[in-house]
Amino acid sequence: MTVADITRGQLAKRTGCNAETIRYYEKTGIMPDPRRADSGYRYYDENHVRRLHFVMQSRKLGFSIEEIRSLLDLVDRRAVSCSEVEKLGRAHLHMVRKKIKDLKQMADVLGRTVSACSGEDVPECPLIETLFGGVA
Amino acid sequence: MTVADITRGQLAKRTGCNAETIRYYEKTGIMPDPRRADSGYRYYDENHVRRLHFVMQSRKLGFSIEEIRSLLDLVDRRAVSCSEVEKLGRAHLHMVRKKIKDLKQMADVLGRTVSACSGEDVPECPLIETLFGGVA
DNA sequence: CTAATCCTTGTAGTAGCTACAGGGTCAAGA
DNA sequence: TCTTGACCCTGTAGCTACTACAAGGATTAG
Repeated sequence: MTVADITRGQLAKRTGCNAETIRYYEKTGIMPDPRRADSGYRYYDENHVRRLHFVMQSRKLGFSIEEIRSLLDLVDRRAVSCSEVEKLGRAHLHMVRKKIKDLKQMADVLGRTVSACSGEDVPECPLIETLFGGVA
Repeated sequence: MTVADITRGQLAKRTGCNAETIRYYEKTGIMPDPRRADSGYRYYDENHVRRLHFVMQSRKLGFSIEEIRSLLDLVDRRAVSCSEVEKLGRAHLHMVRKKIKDLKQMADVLGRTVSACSGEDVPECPLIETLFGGVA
């Protein structure tokens, strides 16, 4: 164990990532197999820290594990071409925007319907009617 | 089997719901156990059709199975109080709006970063930098 | 030396489906 | 009547992205 090496728990603390999640990322292949002590303990270095940051940032931006794999593949092949990365990024952005659109439509219908509710303790309810009636 | 009774496949066709999903809804309890033929075949009537519509509409509006269970519970107890339903609806609307907000922030960062991409076949890429650097 | 705290592994649970496999049933046509 | 094909039954496994546990070994502080 070099001076700079840290255990899984320490990596977790340093990055804010759940320790179990690190193991999960290893299993999926987006985090490389770390060096092991004789005891079996995982030891991580600065490269792992940077890579985990990359993964976490990507997840924050909503990239799936598979998308992250693709991005990292470009990085790892040292063949990062900005245009290729841009393509992946735009594809993802597209999906996110679609999701926003869908949710907005949901919120619209829901908002309109809930607004029609009387707020009273009566059994006629526009939301229930909508859900039964299929008016959307 | 009454004249009006239909099989699971027919219910699926009539509602547009996947046939396996109907079985799943039954397992979770939001669709009631249907009458069975001696053969074991499920037989559904108009009540089931209406209820499945309700469930499907609710799902379309993003309600979770648990939320649907709560809504249906009010309906089933014949104690639909518009104010109670409104409360559930507003709580759900709140979550949906939060989701939209989060996704918008994602899309913003992503959009800005991707826009900075050169679209050229070069190895310097703002998106990759962002993902490594943690600038958000 | 011991106790506490870490680490290891494998496995199971979460939501909401979806898709099989291996059988039984049913209706129509030859 | 027999057969064929389309349905239906059950249970179970897969999907995503984790998270949490149990049972045991390693390490470290006092």
